Amino acid sequence: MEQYEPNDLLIFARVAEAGSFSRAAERLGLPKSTVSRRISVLEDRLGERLMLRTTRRLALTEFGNQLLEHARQVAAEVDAVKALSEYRRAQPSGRLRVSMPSDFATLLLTDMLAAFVALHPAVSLELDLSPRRVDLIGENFDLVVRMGDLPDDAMLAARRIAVFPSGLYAAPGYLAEHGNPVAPDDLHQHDALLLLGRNSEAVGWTLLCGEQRWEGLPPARASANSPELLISLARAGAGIAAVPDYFAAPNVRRGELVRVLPDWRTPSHTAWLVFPGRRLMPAKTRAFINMVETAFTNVDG
Amino acid sequence: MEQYEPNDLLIFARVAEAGSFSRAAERLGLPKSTVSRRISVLEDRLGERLMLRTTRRLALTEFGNQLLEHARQVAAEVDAVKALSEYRRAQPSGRLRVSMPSDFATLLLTDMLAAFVALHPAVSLELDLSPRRVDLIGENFDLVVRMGDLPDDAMLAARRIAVFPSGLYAAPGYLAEHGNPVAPDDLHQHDALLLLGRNSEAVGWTLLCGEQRWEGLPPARASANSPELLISLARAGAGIAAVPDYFAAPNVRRGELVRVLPDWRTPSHTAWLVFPGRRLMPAKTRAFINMVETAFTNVDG
DNA sequence: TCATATTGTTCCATTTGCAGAACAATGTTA
DNA sequence: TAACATTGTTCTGCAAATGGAACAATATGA
Repeated sequence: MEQYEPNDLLIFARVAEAGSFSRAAERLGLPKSTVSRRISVLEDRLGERLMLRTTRRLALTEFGNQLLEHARQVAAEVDAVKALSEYRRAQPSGRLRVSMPSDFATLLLTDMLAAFVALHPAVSLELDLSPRRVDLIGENFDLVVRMGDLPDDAMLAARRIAVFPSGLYAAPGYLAEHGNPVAPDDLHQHDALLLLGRNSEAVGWTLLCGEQRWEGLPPARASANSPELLISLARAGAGIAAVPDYFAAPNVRRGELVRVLPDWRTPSHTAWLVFPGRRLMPAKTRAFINMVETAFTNVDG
Repeated sequence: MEQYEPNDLLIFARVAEAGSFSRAAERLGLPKSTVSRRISVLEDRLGERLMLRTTRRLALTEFGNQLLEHARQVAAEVDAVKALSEYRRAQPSGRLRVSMPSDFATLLLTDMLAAFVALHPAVSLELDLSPRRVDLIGENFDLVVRMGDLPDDAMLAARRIAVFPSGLYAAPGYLAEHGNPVAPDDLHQHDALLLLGRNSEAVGWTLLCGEQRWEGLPPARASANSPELLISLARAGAGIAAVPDYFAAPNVRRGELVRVLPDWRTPSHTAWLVFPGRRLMPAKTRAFINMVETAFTNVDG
C-alpha cells in the first residue's frame, strides 16, 4: 500500500467518534486488539502520536485533531459508498444503454420496452437503433441484440433469445429484371446478398425442403454482417437475400419484397443478447435480460 | 474491516486516474497482481462491476463513474494527510502547551523561551505559569516542568534537567517572633513547611554539614507539594522551609527571606521535564526539550 | 479500602493477503 | 502475416496481519 492507509484513517475516525477503542472496535466489527494496533501503526507511519490514551480517557493530540478532519471525510465517503451500493442492490437504477436493430425493437419489443420503462422508474433507458455494428465496450453499452452470429470475445457473454425461420426474398423489380428462380440451381444465375460470418467470410446458402437439401455459393453481389442490412439491400433491388421471415413480413405486406422459391427455407437465424462478462451484472441489466426472455418465452415458447 | 475498504477505493481512484492497471500499480508501488485482485474484491463486495477491462482499454461502468466521485475524494484526503505529515516532520509547528512554575520561567528560562519562539515561528507557545499542579493529559499539555518529585505514571516520561542545592529559609518576621535556630535540634520547636512526597506523605528533613548529618520530622505547620508554594508560605511568615537556594535568592535579596542554619544544607531539589510517553514525540516537543537541556548544560554543565 | 468491571496493550497460533512469475489475450510493427 | 510488446489475470510459497485470550492499569461502587 502507499504510505498512509485510508483504512487506518477510517479506524481513527471511528475511534475519535466513539471516544473509546472498545466501542469503536465493536461498531467496526473488529477485535479491539486490531484497532489498537492499527492506530499504533498509523502513528508510526505519521511519525507522531494522535491520541493520548489513559485506560479511562481518550484525548486527541493537536495533530490528532488536524488529522481527524481528513479522517472524518474518508469515513463519510465510505458511508456514502455503502449507501450507494445498497441502493443499487435494491432496485435497478442508472442509465441502461441498449443497442438493437430497429426492426427488432419495433416489431418484437415495443410492448416489452414500454413495460420495462414503466416498471423501473429509476432506470433511464437509452436505445440505439442504428444499423451499424456498435462497439459494446468502447461505446459503453450494457446490452446489444445481435442477429445471426455471436462474437467470439472472451470478455463478452451472450444469451440466445429467439430463433427465426428464414427464407429467400427479393424485390419485385429485381425479379422482373432477372427472372424468378423456380429451382435452387437457378440461383447460380442470380445476384446473391450474402451474410458475412464470424471471420468476415461469406457463408454459402443451404436450402431445405422437407427431406431435400441444397447447398451452394451463388455469386455475391454484396454482403453484409447483419440480416437487417441484407433486407435493405434486397428492398433496393440489389439481389436475393436469405433473411428471417418475421423481418421480411412487413416488407412483403407493403409489396417491397416477395418470397423466392417459397417451397424452400433457409436455416433459421438466431437472435443473441450480448453483454459484457457475466461475473457481476448490474441489477438494471439483469432485469432487462429477464424481461426480454420472458417476452420471448411467452410469444413462441 | 468494515465492509467497503477505503484502501480499495484509493486503488480504484488511482487506476481510474492512470487509465491502466499497470501504470496505477507502478505509481502505487504495488505489483499489478495486487491491484487486479483488490479491484476484483471491491467489485465483489459492491456486487457490481466497476470497469470493463480489455487488455488494451479500460472503460468505467456507469456505476464505476458514480463510485469514482467518492474514491477521488478518498484519494484527495490521503494526499492531504501525506502533505500534512511531511510538513509536520520537516519543522516544529502547532500549539505547544507548557506548564512550569513562574519562578522557573522568570529566573531560569526567559532567554531560552525567547530564543525558542524566535527560532520556531510556526510554533505558538502557550505558557501556563499557574502554581497549581496541572493535569498533563487532561489539560492537553505537551510539557510540564515539575520540581521535587516526579510522578510515577506509566503513561508519562520525564527527564532530569537540573539539580538545585537547597537550604532552610524563613521570613525575618517569623524568626523575630519564634527565635532563630542555632542548631538542628532547635528545629523541633519551630513550625516546619514540609514538602509532600509522591504519596502525599510529608517528607522529613535531612540536614548536612560537611560529614555531619541530621534527620528529623519537625511539627508541620503546613505542607505543599511544590517548593514554590513553600516559598510563598515561608515569605508569609508561616514557618521554615527547605527550598532551593536559587529560588530563595531573589526573596533574600529583597529581604523577604533569610537563610536559617546557614552552615547546614538540605538535599538538592531536582527539576524534571515531564511529557506524555516517549514513543512518538512531536517535532515541537523534541525541539523544546533539546533547547531546555542545552540551556542547562551551558549554565551549570 | 477492597473487589469488580472495563479499558488499552501484548502475545502468539492461525489465516489471510501478498509478491513474483507464469500465463493468456490483444494490439503493434516490421 | 508473424514475431513482438504490453496488458490484465491466475497461481503458489511465504511473510505479515489478524483475532482471541491473557495481561496490566484504572475507575467505580459497595
